[in-house]
Amino acid sequence: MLTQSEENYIKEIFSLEDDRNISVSTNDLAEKLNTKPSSVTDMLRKLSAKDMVSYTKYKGTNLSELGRKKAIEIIRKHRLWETFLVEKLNFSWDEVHDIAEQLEHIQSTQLISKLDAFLGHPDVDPHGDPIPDEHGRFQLKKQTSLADLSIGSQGVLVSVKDSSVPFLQYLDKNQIAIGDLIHVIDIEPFDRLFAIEHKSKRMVLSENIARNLYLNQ
Amino acid sequence: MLTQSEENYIKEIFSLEDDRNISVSTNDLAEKLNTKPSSVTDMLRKLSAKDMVSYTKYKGTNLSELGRKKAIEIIRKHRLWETFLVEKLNFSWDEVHDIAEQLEHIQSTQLISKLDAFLGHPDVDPHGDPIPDEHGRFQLKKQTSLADLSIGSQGVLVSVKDSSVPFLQYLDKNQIAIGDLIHVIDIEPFDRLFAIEHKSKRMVLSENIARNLYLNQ
DNA sequence: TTTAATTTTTAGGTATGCCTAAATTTAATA
DNA sequence: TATTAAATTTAGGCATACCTAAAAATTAAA
Ligand SMILES: [Mn+2]
Ligand SMILES: [Mn+2]
Ligand SMILES: [Mn+2]
Ligand SMILES: [Mn+2]
Repeated sequence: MLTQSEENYIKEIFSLEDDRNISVSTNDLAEKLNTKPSSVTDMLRKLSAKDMVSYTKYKGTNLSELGRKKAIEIIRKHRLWETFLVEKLNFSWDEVHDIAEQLEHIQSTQLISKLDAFLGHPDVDPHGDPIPDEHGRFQLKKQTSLADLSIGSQGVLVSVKDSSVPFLQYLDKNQIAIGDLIHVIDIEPFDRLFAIEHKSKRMVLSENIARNLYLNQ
Repeated sequence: MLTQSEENYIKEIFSLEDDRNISVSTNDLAEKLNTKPSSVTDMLRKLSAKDMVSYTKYKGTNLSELGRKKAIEIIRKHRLWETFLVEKLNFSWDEVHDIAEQLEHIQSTQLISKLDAFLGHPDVDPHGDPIPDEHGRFQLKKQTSLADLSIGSQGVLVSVKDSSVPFLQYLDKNQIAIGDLIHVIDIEPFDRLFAIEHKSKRMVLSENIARNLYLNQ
């Protein structure tokens, strides 16, 4: 059995591994988890003792097979709860993360399987992220960041990388939603501003915004 | 802000106060919370410092106005979640208590108000217990225990006192459910066995069982 | 390759929420 | 009322999960 804190660490290690496929550093973990490097060191020892991670002093950490399995379970719970909050309780997509952050730690496999059924076995959450099934399987997203597209290409917005409140509210304000078709009209080479067409309207996005939008071409 | 443990103490003090309207003893709390009297003493000091209870050494404890308000909030959450689990996720009434015991600690007033609306503002939970509204108001149950009825009287089962798994499964096995009409046919004075008629069938209940059934006459 | 900067760990400390064993207070009994 | 029993508190410890400050290891720069 893992504590809430251990679960948060494992989830974060998983997400940091996903980005760059090397071992995860103490400082990066501390940064993401809003804690201090010395606290991370403490926790990595504990997780290592529980065989959830491999850890060598000064060399960073990686999830074990067991740890990866646990991480995916927690992510499944998080995304199912987010889906519940948006689909059933009418929350907006920028309000659900913090609540799901708590709900993901509720212990009951029966609860999750019944929630999954109640929601009709969804395969993506409100942010377009895939929801692992009960065996931990989920489709790898063969998605391209808008920032990597070239002029003239187009795609459907399938997920967002950043799920922070300000970013999601920016999208809402500009009426950009998952499922929308987006055309890349022009990319200014100098400042990397993206001119797009969306719902028959033109607008300009910074590269930072474009980087956080994933399209399925 | 209260910790999960503090919330559990407050809820239990509320429930013990409800039964006998005197102050709640350290040992009774320890018993109910599956902990040791010395741990209770520690916690009562902390709750007293937070103005959630009044506490005098060796004299027991009582909730403050603030504590009572908090207790009712937690009970509201617990019962709304139990209702959700039974009504929406198809759990049976004997499976929901332990899960609600966790869910009641999720912090988000918006979540509870939206859950309440989603459930259609229910006023009783699956065990017939009243659900406080957002202002903490709930109807006092003017219910009589079956054990206090006399021969010839009848009533509708509106709630159960004991919500333990074995008791609820006993009721299921004997097809006794909330909403059922029950007639008291006979009470054996010597061993206090209750002969009842229920769904046109006669059956015999021990006084212990009868004590845990509340009827609305 | 020596020095400097950065990263990471260690040492020592705090608050929470438990525990056991011993002391103290209160209640019950003789 | 004196004695005994029961309830409660105190003392001292333990595990978790943090923290700051200092030391050690690694990496980058000169
Ligand atoms: Mn979390
Ligand atoms: Mn999400
Ligand atoms: Mn609880
Ligand atoms: Mn209930």
